Amino acid sequence: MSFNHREIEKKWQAYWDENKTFKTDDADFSKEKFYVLDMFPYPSGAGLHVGHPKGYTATDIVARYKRMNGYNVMHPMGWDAFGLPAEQYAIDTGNDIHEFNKLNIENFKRQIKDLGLSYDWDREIDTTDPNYYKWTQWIFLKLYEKGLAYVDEVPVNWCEALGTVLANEEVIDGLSERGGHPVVRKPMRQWILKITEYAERLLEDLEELDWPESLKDMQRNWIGKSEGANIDFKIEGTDQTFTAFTTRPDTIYGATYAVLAPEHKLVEEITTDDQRAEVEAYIEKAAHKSDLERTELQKDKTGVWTGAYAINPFNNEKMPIFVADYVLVSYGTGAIMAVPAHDERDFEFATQYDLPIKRVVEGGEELPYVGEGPHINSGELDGLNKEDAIQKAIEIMENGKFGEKKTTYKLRDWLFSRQRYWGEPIPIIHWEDGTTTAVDESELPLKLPVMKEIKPSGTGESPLANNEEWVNVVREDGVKGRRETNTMPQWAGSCWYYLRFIDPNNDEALADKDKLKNWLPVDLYIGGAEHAVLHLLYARFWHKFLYDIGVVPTKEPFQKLFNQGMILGEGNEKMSKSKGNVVNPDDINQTHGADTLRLYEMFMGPLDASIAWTTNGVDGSRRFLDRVWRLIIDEEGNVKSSIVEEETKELEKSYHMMVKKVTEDFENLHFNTAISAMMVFVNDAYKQDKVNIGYVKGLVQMLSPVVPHIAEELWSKLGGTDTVTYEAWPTFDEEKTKDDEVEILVQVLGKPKARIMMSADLSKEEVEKQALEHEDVKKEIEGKTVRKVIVVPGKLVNIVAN
RNA sequence: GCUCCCGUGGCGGAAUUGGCAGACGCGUUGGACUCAAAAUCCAAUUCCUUUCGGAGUGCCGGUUCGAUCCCGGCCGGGAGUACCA
Repeated sequence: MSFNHREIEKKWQAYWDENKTFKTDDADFSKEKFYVLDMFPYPSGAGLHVGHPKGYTATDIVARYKRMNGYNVMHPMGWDAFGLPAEQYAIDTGNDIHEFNKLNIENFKRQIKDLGLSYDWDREIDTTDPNYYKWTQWIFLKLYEKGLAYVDEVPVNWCEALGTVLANEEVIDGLSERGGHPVVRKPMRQWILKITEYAERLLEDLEELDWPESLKDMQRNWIGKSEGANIDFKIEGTDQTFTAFTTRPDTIYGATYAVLAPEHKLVEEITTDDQRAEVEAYIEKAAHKSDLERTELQKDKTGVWTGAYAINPFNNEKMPIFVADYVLVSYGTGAIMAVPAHDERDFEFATQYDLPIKRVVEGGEELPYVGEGPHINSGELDGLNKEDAIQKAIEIMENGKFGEKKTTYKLRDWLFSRQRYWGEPIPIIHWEDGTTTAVDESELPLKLPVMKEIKPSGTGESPLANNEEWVNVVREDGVKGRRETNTMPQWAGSCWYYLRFIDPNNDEALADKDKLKNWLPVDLYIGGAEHAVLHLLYARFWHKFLYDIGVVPTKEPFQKLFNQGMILGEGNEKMSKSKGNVVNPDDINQTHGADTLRLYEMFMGPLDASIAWTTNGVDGSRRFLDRVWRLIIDEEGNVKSSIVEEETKELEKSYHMMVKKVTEDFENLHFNTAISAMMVFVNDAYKQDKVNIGYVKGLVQMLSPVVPHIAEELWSKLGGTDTVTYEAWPTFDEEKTKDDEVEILVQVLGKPKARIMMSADLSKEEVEKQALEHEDVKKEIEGKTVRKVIVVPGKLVNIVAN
């Protein structure tokens, strides 16, 4: 006898919808709040993947658990719908992107609703809805007003195949993150957001967050803080200087040459006539290398001498100045002093070009030596250790005004414009008189015009440039202008959506202040680790900006963050169409039911582990639900006569242990072990003729966050007149989880020799006495000296005797 | 290369302020039920050994009465990042 999942799931999903069971009163500040959020999905044409329900079920369990614990819970869902893949697909298939997007969202929503997730659907948001992106544009205007959004002609990552530029974070090994197309460096006029202004705060404030340490490390590495010094070098025979950044100013006496990046502004000026042809050829070649080529060729260092010399300000020695592309124009000052004895890259270059190598730090068997040691050949720095030498060197430079202490970050400003159609228009107008102004707030949203032809032009302009009616504007004084035709990147909409969920229909502000104050920060945020440095860094940046201008009350958006692991295919590989190992959640819903899918994904293992899908495992989860059903319900569909009002003492301990374990595990997102605790109780209950109805109700309540449909059905059969959603969470009695008598293991020299049942509250001395008096133990220690006896109360006694 | 994480039965995984390794599930085996099968229920299931017993949490060593857990070295796997001066 098994339950009919299709019938039950339909019934309760309809019930929840009709009764708005999960509606959140966002203006009720009387109860303690809990905001639990999923990374909202990108609604692709492919539909939901079995990986989606893993994170969604986890947050749903927490949402439901917190409701039963009396919290006012915010648990919303929406669509991150702007972006490349759907747009590209629509272009390739001749679909209208607006229509296609609508269909994708409908399909995603249907699939998500089938999972019985307890979202407040009245808060649904869609980043492509003008009522939403009005505020995305509003935030951009604020960034622009504060000088944090600017236009610059910079070398950017241009992807020919996608017809757009990409942010550094979107380029992986010289290929686009989306689609894996080649990316080349190319100077273009682009919108840029000054995320670097927030580098230090983005780094520092990580400390306060309850995030996985590995993820914080990734952000730290990405921000890449380095402390060191900027040193000015004079160029021999001119009054020019250049500045080099170094983290090792203490090794200045070991600097034997200098290098400028090929794009460095001074290169042309200082190159001597003899060397000009060679230098120009080198620069030309370097400029045409794609990122991919640079990566592949990184082992061979190349460069060419400019003919010029720099003067080392510490000892006035001449250092030849090279141009080499192992020095990056975008980091530090685009120039370095090379210390081949103590830097691997400089060593390699110096060896190749036969440049002098001068040791200034003692230690290590061979060069290059990058470790610490006393300084030598270093004038006033001789004998000092690294730290002191750095300090002294900086002191000398600052006194002599040819250098200063300096902190540098790897993080670069965020390239914010895309030459694509499917994104938020940037609300800026360029006037023919040469001025640029922002669209007035009152004119927002600046709507994306509906267009048939949305293919990228390939010229570096977005397709919006072809829409004359939209692009051209005339000011009251008759001056003509053109709208900015670049659009915002996919990340824009997801940078602040968690704020809009708090107050999704507000026309006056992106959200009401009091509501923001009550609901922020997000208490728990769950999503994939792939967003570690993209979405999560960008969103923190915007949030900090909004904090600075007084819009949000907290410094950070997401207090606790958790990355769910992937679900792999049966062969332990990533699921992919080409491997044919993709599991569709719709299929599992049909055959096994949404409850089984949810249960299985939570029971597979720890939430953050990546684990392979197995069909047998799904069957096993369904089997457990059938077992629960049969424990309570008879063949006719009524509550069994074995479910009784009277106490069933035999199950008391088992029940209280289950409640304790499940409660603790739900708090810590340890769903796999929580489920196993419930399985243990069910197994115990099967061994009894009678089960107290209170225990059964408790079991059903604790199951309800994981498998809500079957739980609602059982709850109503057990006499519930309403949803189980707001029933108070079961409590346990610590005393009842313990036995009066415990088995004490007696070891001699660590080997188990006897097991003795003893009263749990015996003193250490009594336990030791009983252990030593036991027959088997006596035999073992006969003729030996007892040197030491270790007693671990309630567990074991270890006798050291020889 | 650098940073971080992880190595436990046939499989997914439990267990750590250091205290009986292998909970729970899958798979397998046996039994009950059945004319039979499926389903279900019950039981066994780390390995070696006929038994007694022995070995065992990637490998080697250390600390400890006691190590899956702490320390050092190695081997293997994964994620991120990459000429960042």
